[in-house]
Amino acid sequence: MQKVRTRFAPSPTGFMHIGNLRTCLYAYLFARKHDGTFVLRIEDTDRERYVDGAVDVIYNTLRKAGIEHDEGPDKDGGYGPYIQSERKGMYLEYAKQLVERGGAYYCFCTKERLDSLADKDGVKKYDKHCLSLSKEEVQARLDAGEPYVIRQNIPTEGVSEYDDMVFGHISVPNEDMEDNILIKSDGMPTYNFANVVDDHLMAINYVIRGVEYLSSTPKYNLLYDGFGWERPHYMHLSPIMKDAQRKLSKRYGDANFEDFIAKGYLPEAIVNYIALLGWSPKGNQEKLSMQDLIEQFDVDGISKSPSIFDEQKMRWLNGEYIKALSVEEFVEVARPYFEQSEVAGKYDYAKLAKLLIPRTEILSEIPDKINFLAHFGEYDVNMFEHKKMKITLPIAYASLVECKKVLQNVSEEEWSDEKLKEYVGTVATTLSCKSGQVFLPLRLAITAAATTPGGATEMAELLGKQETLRRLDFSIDLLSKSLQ
RNA sequence: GGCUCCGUGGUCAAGCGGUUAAGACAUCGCCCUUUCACGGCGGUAACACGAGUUCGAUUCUCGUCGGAGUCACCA
Repeated sequence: MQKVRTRFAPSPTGFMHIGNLRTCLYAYLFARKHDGTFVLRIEDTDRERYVDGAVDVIYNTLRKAGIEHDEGPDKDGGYGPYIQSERKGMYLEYAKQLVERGGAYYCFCTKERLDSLADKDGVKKYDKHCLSLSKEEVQARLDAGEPYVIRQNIPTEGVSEYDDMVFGHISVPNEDMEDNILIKSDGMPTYNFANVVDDHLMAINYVIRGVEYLSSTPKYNLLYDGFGWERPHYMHLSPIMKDAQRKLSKRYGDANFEDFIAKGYLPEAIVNYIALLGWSPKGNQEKLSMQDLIEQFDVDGISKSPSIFDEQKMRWLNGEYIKALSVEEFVEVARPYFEQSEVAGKYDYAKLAKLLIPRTEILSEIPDKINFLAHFGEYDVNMFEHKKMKITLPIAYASLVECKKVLQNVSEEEWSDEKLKEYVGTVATTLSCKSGQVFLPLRLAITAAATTPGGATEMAELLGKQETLRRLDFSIDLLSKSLQ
């Protein structure tokens, strides 16, 4: 088997759409899996769509996603240039060569004539009108400076077929294909043409791209044949959908890699999730690192039908990645979110991290989970009542008073979740009640929040001795007033 | 509309002629428990439909229906 060469050829539009990223990922995985070469080529022929700085977006995304290209504009592998606009001089020559070989021809038809070809449904198909022009006439009109395009000459009969690696045998009647324009009147190539020439010149032998090209691939093959070039293998990928009808697209928002990063997703989780959208590994393991993906990636597992993007599942996966983080790593990635919360700088981030790691699915929910720490004051004492735990206001009051006695005597050094658990535990013994009847009121007393990311002693550790006692005093006071 | 392709639970999906039709997310219930989570256990839920082929079809063929893509001097 010849050495595998795949490529990712994005247009610099300023965004890295999730669907494109997945295509890129598969091309990368396939190359890596077979010890091949993964090439990055920038397709910027459409100058109207060009966006400044967009190429950097592509580099940044690949880097964050952990996808490393072997060749590209910034990594010459001898097949450059890797930016299509820098290659524009070469296409016309190739097109002329194809004309010589009979695979293409000059066309001088006006827009008006072309428009007149529309049938009742408004569908136009070029009628090969200029194919019948004699060589002399063509030359004469060229010499006269008449505007022209170069069209592909597609056979009118027979079928074109090929075998797609995921869709299997594809066969398209030649009469259904049009003599598309290869070189535009401005001398620039269309995508159809540039793509084929570039892929061949870059020795790409595995073309991996979206299904939208599935039915036009026979045309590209005809081009390869016309030049006498070897056809590449093809792997077409079904789209990622927003729902059953609509493709996931940036027009509906939030479908870009950067958007998900901004929402607090980890790049590894995004990559892992999209790898699973449209491909499934042999085993049942779903949390897969890039290395796992490379080892397990297999064309067999690629599905033919479109898949709907399920953010809920990606959230879950992201949570799995977060749970695997160490406290240090978590603090690192969560820092921006700590900083924008209301308790920024007031608490030990490592302590917060310990509590947040098993409770966070996406980083952006962090502020909401810890902001309650900043709000302590008057609250509804009925919160203390708990049926299942058989807690009434007097019981809660008694527990809190006893807690205070104990906690006052705990030294700063011993003020940790673990130690506090022991001390508070003794309160239940002293009062001969259930431990919940002590811990629950205590947690409420020092947080004033119905739900908190952690239990009473974890909250106490977080708050520190001084603040814990201050809040406890406040609550005991509040409770005693309501009991009178 | 022509052409190409697709069709397993709500979602991602395994399955390659014989299965109690995996697994995951979501959902529901139980357990654990000082709240919330985490974790553990269990439940609900699918082969679009109709004909063939076959001893036997989710699996093969055809048709119907549903969906997607494509029919540009865009990529």
